[in-house]
Amino acid sequence: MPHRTPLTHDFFDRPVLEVAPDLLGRTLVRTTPDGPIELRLTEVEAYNGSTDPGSHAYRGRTERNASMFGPPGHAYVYFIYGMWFSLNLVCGPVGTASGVLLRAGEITTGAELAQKRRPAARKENELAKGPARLATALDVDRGLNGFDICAGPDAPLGVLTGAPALAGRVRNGPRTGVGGEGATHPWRFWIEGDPTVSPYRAHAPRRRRPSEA
DNA sequence: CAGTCGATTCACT
DNA sequence: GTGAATCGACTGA
Repeated sequence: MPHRTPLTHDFFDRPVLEVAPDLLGRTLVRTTPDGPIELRLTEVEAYNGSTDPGSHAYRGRTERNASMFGPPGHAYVYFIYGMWFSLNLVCGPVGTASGVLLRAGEITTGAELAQKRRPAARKENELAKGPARLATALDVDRGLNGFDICAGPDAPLGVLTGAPALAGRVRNGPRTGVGGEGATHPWRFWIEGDPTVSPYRAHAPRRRRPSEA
């Protein structure tokens, strides 16, 4: 049982490449009206400031990425592919726009609630295997964008203190689905051998739909 | 202001 | 392994 104390803003007010691996093994707590869902983080990706070509913040502040430029210890939730949400935790001082994308984890509490939200999942290790799956399983959407995740253990969303994953089990490599210059940075971190970690996929540009006439 | 395509997932073959 | 689904922020005219 992890400590029932949330991580502090100071934890997140550090370089994102420090914070990202330090989050592995920690417990994300989502309190829903139906009950709590808890997840042990097994895979994350760092998005390193507004000079990172792979980051949504690369072309400066916009309405969508505004919370990335905000204070550390808050959520950045974005809508993608017309149907999914992804959850990031903002790092570093105000204005620096770094964040950790939460890509996968093991549901340790509330698997039944998560399964209801994830009818396509056939095994427990698939409930939160991928960033959109993780957000779906935890009932995270736009409403949590900008939310302070350091508020308290009973807040709608938070990350608890407790032992991080052993450094010897942490691996890192290129980020999934990131193309261009940002593709080479080895800023994806995961727990070696964990069955909830999602498979790596290289960036694949979408084929053009055949136009009519 | 229309066109493009994304930090993805799922059903099917 | 391949292609569809589905929306809206961002881009460049």
